[in-house]
Amino acid sequence: MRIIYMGTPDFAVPSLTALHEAGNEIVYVVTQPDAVRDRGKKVKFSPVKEKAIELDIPVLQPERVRGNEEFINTLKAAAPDVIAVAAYGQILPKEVLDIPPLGCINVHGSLLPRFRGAAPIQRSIIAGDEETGITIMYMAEGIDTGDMLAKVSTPIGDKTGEQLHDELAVMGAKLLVETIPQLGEITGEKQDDALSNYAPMISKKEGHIDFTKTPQEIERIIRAFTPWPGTYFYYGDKMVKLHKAQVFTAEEYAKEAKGSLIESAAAGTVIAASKDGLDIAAGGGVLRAVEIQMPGKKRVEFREFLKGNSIEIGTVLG
RNA sequence: CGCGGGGUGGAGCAGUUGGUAGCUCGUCGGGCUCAUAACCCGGAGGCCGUAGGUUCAAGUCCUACCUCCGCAA
Repeated sequence: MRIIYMGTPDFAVPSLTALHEAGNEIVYVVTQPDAVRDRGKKVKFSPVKEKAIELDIPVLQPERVRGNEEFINTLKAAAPDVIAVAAYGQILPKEVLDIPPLGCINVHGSLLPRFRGAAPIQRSIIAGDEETGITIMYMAEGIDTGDMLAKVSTPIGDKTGEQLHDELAVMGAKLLVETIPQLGEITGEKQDDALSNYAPMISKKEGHIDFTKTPQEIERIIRAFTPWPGTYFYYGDKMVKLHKAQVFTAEEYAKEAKGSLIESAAAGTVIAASKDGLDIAAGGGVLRAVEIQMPGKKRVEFREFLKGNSIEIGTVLG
Protein backbone atom coordinates (compact mmCIF):
# COMPACT_ATOMS: atom_id res chain seq x y z
CA MET A 1 0.00 0.00 0.00
CA ARG A 2 1.29 3.42 -0.96
CA ILE A 3 0.73 5.74 1.94
CA ILE A 4 1.29 9.31 2.98
CA TYR A 5 1.37 9.61 6.74
CA MET A 6 0.54 12.76 8.61
CA GLY A 7 1.13 13.17 12.33
CA THR A 8 3.04 15.24 14.83
CA PRO A 9 3.23 14.32 18.54
CA ASP A 10 4.24 11.17 20.39
CA PHE A 11 0.76 9.83 19.97
CA ALA A 12 1.34 9.52 16.24
CA VAL A 13 4.67 7.72 16.42
CA PRO A 14 3.48 4.14 17.04
CA SER A 15 1.16 4.34 14.05
CA LEU A 16 3.96 5.45 11.78
CA THR A 17 6.19 2.70 13.06
CA ALA A 18 3.47 0.10 12.67
CA LEU A 19 2.65 1.12 9.12
CA HIS A 20 6.30 0.92 8.23
CA GLU A 21 6.80 -2.45 9.85
CA ALA A 22 3.72 -3.80 8.13
CA GLY A 23 5.55 -3.33 4.87
CA ASN A 24 3.66 -0.37 3.51
CA GLU A 25 5.38 2.06 1.23
CA ILE A 26 5.34 5.37 3.02
CA VAL A 27 6.03 8.01 0.43
CA TYR A 28 6.04 11.01 2.70
CA VAL A 29 5.65 11.84 6.33
CA VAL A 30 3.95 15.17 6.88
CA THR A 31 4.38 16.86 10.22
CA GLN A 32 4.21 20.29 11.80
CA PRO A 33 7.11 22.73 11.31
CA ASP A 34 10.00 22.71 13.78
CA ALA A 35 8.90 25.89 15.52
CA VAL A 36 9.05 24.25 18.94
CA ARG A 37 11.78 25.66 21.10
CA ASP A 38 13.17 23.85 24.07
CA ARG A 39 14.31 25.27 27.40
CA GLY A 40 17.74 26.34 26.30
CA LYS A 41 17.57 27.42 22.72
CA LYS A 42 17.38 24.30 20.62
CA VAL A 43 14.87 23.84 17.90
CA LYS A 44 13.22 20.51 18.37
CA PHE A 45 11.82 18.25 15.69
CA SER A 46 8.40 16.78 16.21
CA PRO A 47 8.48 13.20 17.54
CA VAL A 48 7.07 12.00 14.26
CA LYS A 49 9.80 13.77 12.32
CA GLU A 50 12.43 12.15 14.51
CA LYS A 51 10.95 8.77 13.73
CA ALA A 52 10.65 9.50 10.03
CA ILE A 53 14.31 10.44 9.88
CA GLU A 54 15.19 7.23 11.66
CA LEU A 55 13.14 5.27 9.13
CA ASP A 56 14.65 7.28 6.30
CA ILE A 57 11.33 8.59 5.00
CA PRO A 58 11.10 12.04 3.35
CA VAL A 59 9.49 14.64 5.59
CA LEU A 60 7.26 17.53 4.54
CA GLN A 61 6.47 20.36 6.94
CA PRO A 62 4.14 22.88 5.37
CA GLU A 63 3.46 25.95 7.49
CA ARG A 64 -0.11 25.87 6.27
CA VAL A 65 -1.80 23.18 4.25
CA ARG A 66 -4.88 25.12 3.29
CA GLY A 67 -4.30 27.13 0.17
CA ASN A 68 -0.79 25.77 -0.22
CA GLU A 69 -0.89 24.70 -3.84
CA GLU A 70 2.71 23.70 -4.06
CA PHE A 71 2.31 21.31 -1.16
CA ILE A 72 -0.98 19.93 -2.40
CA ASN A 73 0.52 19.30 -5.80
CA THR A 74 3.34 17.42 -4.19
CA LEU A 75 0.82 15.19 -2.49
CA LYS A 76 -1.01 14.61 -5.74
CA ALA A 77 2.19 13.81 -7.56
CA ALA A 78 2.99 11.20 -4.94
CA ALA A 79 -0.17 9.36 -5.93
CA PRO A 80 -0.88 7.70 -2.58
CA ASP A 81 -3.50 4.96 -2.24
CA VAL A 82 -4.43 6.36 1.10
CA ILE A 83 -3.47 9.16 3.46
CA ALA A 84 -3.32 8.11 7.11
CA VAL A 85 -3.52 10.80 9.76
CA ALA A 86 -2.98 10.78 13.50
CA ALA A 87 -2.91 14.00 15.48
CA TYR A 88 -1.37 16.00 12.69
CA GLY A 89 -2.41 19.38 14.01
CA GLN A 90 -3.89 21.00 10.93
CA ILE A 91 -7.26 20.71 9.32
CA LEU A 92 -7.04 19.22 5.86
CA PRO A 93 -8.96 20.98 3.11
CA LYS A 94 -11.24 19.02 0.82
CA GLU A 95 -8.70 19.22 -1.99
CA VAL A 96 -6.41 17.04 0.07
CA LEU A 97 -9.11 14.72 1.30
CA ASP A 98 -10.01 13.98 -2.31
CA ILE A 99 -6.52 13.01 -3.41
CA PRO A 100 -6.20 9.35 -2.43
CA PRO A 101 -8.57 6.89 -4.12
CA LEU A 102 -9.05 4.99 -0.87
CA GLY A 103 -9.60 8.14 1.09
CA CYS A 104 -8.02 9.80 4.11
CA ILE A 105 -8.35 7.93 7.33
CA ASN A 106 -7.72 9.14 10.83
CA VAL A 107 -6.74 7.55 14.12
CA HIS A 108 -8.72 9.25 16.84
CA GLY A 109 -8.30 8.77 20.58
CA SER A 110 -11.88 8.30 21.63
CA LEU A 111 -14.96 6.28 20.89
CA LEU A 112 -16.65 8.58 18.42
CA PRO A 113 -18.92 10.41 18.24
CA ARG A 114 -17.97 11.11 21.83
CA PHE A 115 -15.06 13.56 22.21
CA ARG A 116 -14.42 14.87 18.78
CA GLY A 117 -11.57 17.32 18.71
CA ALA A 118 -8.10 17.97 19.98
CA ALA A 119 -7.91 16.47 23.45
CA PRO A 120 -10.15 13.42 23.65
CA ILE A 121 -7.92 11.43 25.97
CA GLN A 122 -7.72 13.96 28.78
CA ARG A 123 -11.34 14.95 28.37
CA SER A 124 -12.52 11.39 28.75
CA ILE A 125 -10.70 11.06 32.06
CA ILE A 126 -12.01 14.38 33.34
CA ALA A 127 -15.53 13.44 32.35
CA GLY A 128 -15.26 10.37 34.55
CA ASP A 129 -16.09 7.96 31.74
CA GLU A 130 -15.62 4.29 32.45
CA GLU A 131 -14.11 3.53 29.11
CA THR A 132 -12.69 5.12 26.04
CA GLY A 133 -10.85 3.86 23.03
CA ILE A 134 -9.74 4.36 19.48
CA THR A 135 -11.81 5.05 16.42
CA ILE A 136 -10.47 4.75 12.90
CA MET A 137 -12.57 6.76 10.52
CA TYR A 138 -12.68 8.46 7.16
CA MET A 139 -11.90 12.11 7.31
CA ALA A 140 -14.60 14.52 6.33
CA GLU A 141 -14.60 18.27 6.21
CA GLY A 142 -15.93 18.68 9.73
CA ILE A 143 -13.76 18.03 12.74
CA ASP A 144 -13.73 14.30 13.41
CA THR A 145 -17.11 13.85 11.83
CA GLY A 146 -16.33 11.24 9.18
CA ASP A 147 -17.77 7.77 8.88
CA MET A 148 -16.33 5.25 11.31
CA LEU A 149 -14.46 2.18 10.16
CA ALA A 150 -13.27 0.42 13.30
CA LYS A 151 -13.15 0.80 17.06
CA VAL A 152 -11.50 -0.72 20.07
CA SER A 153 -12.15 0.23 23.66
CA THR A 154 -10.32 0.13 26.94
CA PRO A 155 -11.37 0.82 30.51
CA ILE A 156 -10.13 4.08 32.01
CA GLY A 157 -10.00 3.02 35.64
CA ASP A 158 -7.47 5.11 37.47
CA LYS A 159 -5.10 5.56 34.57
CA THR A 160 -3.30 8.85 34.16
CA GLY A 161 -3.41 10.88 30.99
CA GLU A 162 0.03 9.61 30.16
CA GLN A 163 -0.80 5.95 30.66
CA LEU A 164 -3.98 6.19 28.68
CA HIS A 165 -2.25 8.17 25.96
CA ASP A 166 0.50 5.62 25.55
CA GLU A 167 -1.91 2.73 25.61
CA LEU A 168 -4.21 4.27 23.04
CA ALA A 169 -1.33 5.24 20.79
CA VAL A 170 -0.34 1.59 20.56
CA MET A 171 -3.91 0.36 20.22
CA GLY A 172 -4.49 2.91 17.51
CA ALA A 173 -1.42 1.85 15.59
CA LYS A 174 -2.52 -1.76 15.65
CA LEU A 175 -6.05 -0.98 14.58
CA LEU A 176 -4.84 1.30 11.83
CA VAL A 177 -2.65 -1.39 10.32
CA GLU A 178 -5.49 -3.89 10.54
CA THR A 179 -7.97 -1.52 8.97
CA ILE A 180 -6.02 -0.30 5.98
CA PRO A 181 -6.02 -3.57 4.03
CA GLN A 182 -9.80 -3.67 4.34
CA LEU A 183 -10.34 -0.28 2.80
CA GLY A 184 -12.70 -0.49 -0.10
CA GLU A 185 -14.25 -3.67 1.24
CA ILE A 186 -15.80 -2.35 4.40
CA THR A 187 -18.12 0.59 4.58
CA GLY A 188 -18.06 3.31 7.14
CA GLU A 189 -20.71 3.77 9.76
CA LYS A 190 -22.24 7.20 10.08
CA GLN A 191 -21.74 9.03 13.34
CA ASP A 192 -24.81 9.93 15.33
CA ASP A 193 -24.38 13.66 15.72
CA ALA A 194 -26.90 13.73 18.54
CA LEU A 195 -24.49 11.74 20.69
CA SER A 196 -21.46 13.79 19.82
CA ASN A 197 -19.60 16.23 21.97
CA TYR A 198 -16.44 18.18 21.61
CA ALA A 199 -13.11 17.84 23.40
CA PRO A 200 -11.42 21.23 23.16
CA MET A 201 -7.72 21.70 23.43
CA ILE A 202 -6.24 21.72 26.90
CA SER A 203 -4.92 24.99 28.24
CA LYS A 204 -2.49 25.29 31.12
CA LYS A 205 -4.96 27.38 33.06
CA GLU A 206 -7.30 24.46 33.38
CA GLY A 207 -4.67 22.93 35.59
CA HIS A 208 -5.25 25.61 38.21
CA ILE A 209 -7.16 23.76 40.86
CA ASP A 210 -10.54 25.08 41.89
CA PHE A 211 -11.09 23.76 45.39
CA THR A 212 -14.79 24.40 45.24
CA LYS A 213 -15.04 21.49 42.86
CA THR A 214 -15.51 18.09 44.43
CA PRO A 215 -12.35 16.24 45.34
CA GLN A 216 -13.35 13.55 42.87
CA GLU A 217 -13.47 16.02 40.02
CA ILE A 218 -10.18 17.55 41.03
CA GLU A 219 -8.51 14.18 41.23
CA ARG A 220 -9.67 13.32 37.73
CA ILE A 221 -8.19 16.53 36.41
CA ILE A 222 -4.92 15.78 38.15
CA ARG A 223 -4.80 12.35 36.56
CA ALA A 224 -5.83 13.60 33.16
CA PHE A 225 -3.19 16.33 33.21
CA THR A 226 -0.37 14.03 34.21
CA PRO A 227 2.24 14.72 33.08
CA TRP A 228 1.07 17.58 30.91
CA PRO A 229 0.16 20.33 31.53
CA GLY A 230 0.02 19.46 35.19
CA THR A 231 -2.24 20.79 37.92
CA TYR A 232 -1.33 23.38 40.49
CA PHE A 233 -2.49 25.67 43.23
CA TYR A 234 -0.95 28.67 44.92
CA TYR A 235 0.58 28.62 48.38
CA GLY A 236 1.15 32.27 49.00
CA ASP A 237 2.81 33.42 45.82
CA LYS A 238 4.34 30.08 45.07
CA MET A 239 2.90 27.84 42.44
CA VAL A 240 2.77 24.32 43.73
CA LYS A 241 2.23 21.47 41.36
CA LEU A 242 0.08 18.62 42.52
CA HIS A 243 0.99 15.34 40.94
CA LYS A 244 -0.97 12.84 42.91
CA ALA A 245 -3.87 13.04 45.31
CA GLN A 246 -6.41 10.92 47.15
CA VAL A 247 -10.00 11.84 47.73
CA PHE A 248 -12.33 11.57 50.70
CA THR A 249 -15.97 12.43 51.03
CA ALA A 250 -16.80 14.33 54.20
CA GLU A 251 -18.10 11.15 55.81
CA GLU A 252 -15.10 9.07 54.83
CA TYR A 253 -12.78 11.71 56.15
CA ALA A 254 -14.56 11.98 59.46
CA LYS A 255 -14.18 8.24 59.84
CA GLU A 256 -10.60 8.31 58.57
CA ALA A 257 -9.66 10.23 61.71
CA LYS A 258 -8.64 13.74 62.68
CA GLY A 259 -12.02 15.27 63.39
CA SER A 260 -14.63 17.30 61.70
CA LEU A 261 -12.95 20.60 61.03
CA ILE A 262 -14.02 20.21 57.48
CA GLU A 263 -17.50 21.39 58.33
CA SER A 264 -16.28 24.89 58.89
CA ALA A 265 -13.31 24.91 56.56
CA ALA A 266 -13.62 26.95 53.40
CA ALA A 267 -12.57 25.38 50.14
CA GLY A 268 -8.82 25.35 49.85
CA THR A 269 -8.15 25.37 53.58
CA VAL A 270 -5.41 23.12 54.88
CA ILE A 271 -6.96 20.94 57.55
CA ALA A 272 -4.08 18.57 58.20
CA ALA A 273 -0.51 17.97 57.18
CA SER A 274 0.99 14.58 57.96
CA LYS A 275 3.11 11.85 56.48
CA ASP A 276 -0.02 10.66 54.74
CA GLY A 277 -0.36 13.88 52.85
CA LEU A 278 -1.66 17.40 52.85
CA ASP A 279 -5.38 17.40 53.50
CA ILE A 280 -7.22 20.24 51.84
CA ALA A 281 -10.90 21.08 52.13
CA ALA A 282 -12.65 20.84 48.79
CA GLY A 283 -16.22 20.85 47.65
CA GLY A 284 -18.05 18.25 49.71
CA GLY A 285 -14.96 16.49 50.95
CA VAL A 286 -11.23 16.45 51.29
CA LEU A 287 -8.45 16.30 48.77
CA ARG A 288 -5.26 14.76 50.11
CA ALA A 289 -2.19 15.93 48.22
CA VAL A 290 0.25 13.05 48.19
CA GLU A 291 2.88 14.14 45.72
CA ILE A 292 3.73 17.76 45.10
CA GLN A 293 6.37 19.95 43.53
CA MET A 294 7.53 23.38 44.59
CA PRO A 295 8.76 25.82 41.95
CA GLY A 296 12.26 24.98 40.81
CA LYS A 297 12.20 21.78 42.82
CA LYS A 298 11.70 18.18 41.99
CA ARG A 299 8.49 16.38 42.60
CA VAL A 300 8.39 14.76 46.03
CA GLU A 301 6.04 12.81 48.24
CA PHE A 302 4.44 15.17 50.71
CA ARG A 303 6.10 13.27 53.55
CA GLU A 304 9.47 14.17 52.06
CA PHE A 305 8.44 17.78 51.69
CA LEU A 306 7.61 17.93 55.39
CA LYS A 307 11.13 16.92 56.38
CA GLY A 308 12.54 20.27 55.46
CA ASN A 309 9.45 22.42 55.24
CA SER A 310 6.26 23.00 57.11
CA ILE A 311 2.85 24.28 56.30
CA GLU A 312 0.45 25.70 58.81
CA ILE A 313 -2.97 24.24 59.32
CA GLY A 314 -5.57 26.78 58.40
CA THR A 315 -3.59 28.12 55.47
CA VAL A 316 -5.84 28.77 52.54
CA LEU A 317 -4.61 27.56 49.19
CA GLY A 318 -5.85 28.68 45.85
C1' C B 1 22.45 33.81 23.11
C1' G B 2 14.08 33.51 25.61
C1' C B 3 13.20 34.18 31.60
C1' G B 4 14.14 32.07 36.28
C1' G B 5 15.19 28.55 40.74
C1' G B 6 18.41 24.52 42.48
C1' G B 7 22.80 21.06 43.25
C1' U B 8 25.20 20.60 51.44
C1' G B 9 25.51 13.27 55.51
C1' G B 10 20.11 7.98 52.85
C1' A B 11 15.64 11.90 52.16
C1' G B 12 13.81 17.11 52.52
C1' C B 13 15.85 21.69 53.97
C1' A B 14 19.05 25.82 56.83
C1' G B 15 23.75 27.93 56.59
C1' U B 16 23.52 35.26 58.38
C1' U B 17 28.56 40.79 56.94
C1' G B 18 33.83 34.44 54.22
C1' G B 19 36.79 32.04 60.24
C1' U B 20 35.44 25.06 63.91
C1' A B 21 29.05 22.22 58.86
C1' G B 22 23.50 22.47 61.30
C1' C B 23 17.92 21.09 61.47
C1' U B 24 13.85 17.65 60.61
C1' C B 25 13.06 12.67 59.02
C1' G B 26 15.30 8.07 58.31
C1' U B 27 19.07 4.66 60.13
C1' C B 28 21.92 1.94 64.26
C1' G B 29 22.25 1.03 69.74
C1' G B 30 19.81 1.61 74.48
C1' G B 31 15.50 3.04 77.57
C1' C B 32 10.18 3.78 78.68
C1' U B 33 5.48 1.20 77.35
C1' C B 34 0.43 -4.00 77.04
C1' A B 35 1.82 -1.63 72.60
C1' U B 36 3.21 2.00 68.76
C1' A B 37 4.51 5.40 62.98
C1' A B 38 4.57 8.08 70.03
C1' C B 39 8.29 9.63 73.80
C1' C B 40 13.53 9.81 76.16
C1' C B 41 19.06 8.99 75.82
C1' G B 42 23.24 7.96 72.79
C1' G B 43 25.95 6.81 68.01
C1' A B 44 27.23 6.31 62.79
C1' G B 45 27.11 8.88 58.37
C1' G B 46 29.18 14.96 54.51
C1' C B 47 36.16 15.44 49.70
C1' C B 48 29.37 21.13 50.77
C1' G B 49 27.91 19.17 41.73
C1' U B 50 33.05 19.55 38.90
C1' A B 51 37.51 22.41 37.61
C1' G B 52 40.11 26.68 38.34
C1' G B 53 40.73 31.73 40.81
C1' U B 54 40.74 35.60 44.88
C1' U B 55 42.16 35.16 50.25
C1' C B 56 45.95 34.07 56.13
C1' A B 57 41.10 31.51 55.62
C1' A B 58 35.40 29.77 51.06
C1' G B 59 29.49 25.88 51.49
C1' U B 60 29.81 31.18 51.83
C1' C B 61 33.15 35.86 46.70
C1' C B 62 34.73 35.40 41.05
C1' U B 63 35.08 32.39 36.32
C1' A B 64 33.95 28.19 33.29
C1' C B 65 31.61 23.69 32.88
C1' C B 66 28.24 19.47 34.21
C1' U B 67 23.46 18.44 35.92
C1' C B 68 18.16 18.74 37.93
C1' C B 69 13.82 21.75 37.75
C1' G B 70 9.81 25.76 36.94
C1' C B 71 7.96 29.40 33.24
C1' A B 72 7.62 30.45 28.28
C1' A B 73 7.10 27.98 23.43
